[in-house]
Amino acid sequence: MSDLYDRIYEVVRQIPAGRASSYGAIAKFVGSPRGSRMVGWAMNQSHSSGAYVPAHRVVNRLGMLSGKHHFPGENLMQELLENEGIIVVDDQIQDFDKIFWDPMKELDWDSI
DNA sequence: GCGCTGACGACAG
DNA sequence: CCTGTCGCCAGCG
Repeated sequence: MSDLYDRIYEVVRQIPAGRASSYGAIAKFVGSPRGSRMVGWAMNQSHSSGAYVPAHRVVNRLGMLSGKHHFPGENLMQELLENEGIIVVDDQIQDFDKIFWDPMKELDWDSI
């Protein structure tokens, strides 16, 4: 977990199924509070990290599926989320505040 | 080597 | 409250 991107991937990998987090929360946790765009870029390159990264569990702070167009197919991101029990209506996660997974609160580097 | 752009978000006006 | 601007940093023309 020395590299910034490695830390991003590592955190995203800790997101449990049925929960979702935001770019900003992850950016803040890895030490780049204003680097939310970098998290998005990291997700774009996540396939080259070597390990599986559940990028579909990362959305913007409003719970919108802003990155759905980067997944193959028409609605793969939404299907993956709904397959885990998350309700998505019109590219918007329902009850986002309830399923939101905050690394600052539910995770610490000791467990990684 | 420069400037624009991007899966975002905070802050100022 | 809503809109505009800036920060973040890497990739590409």
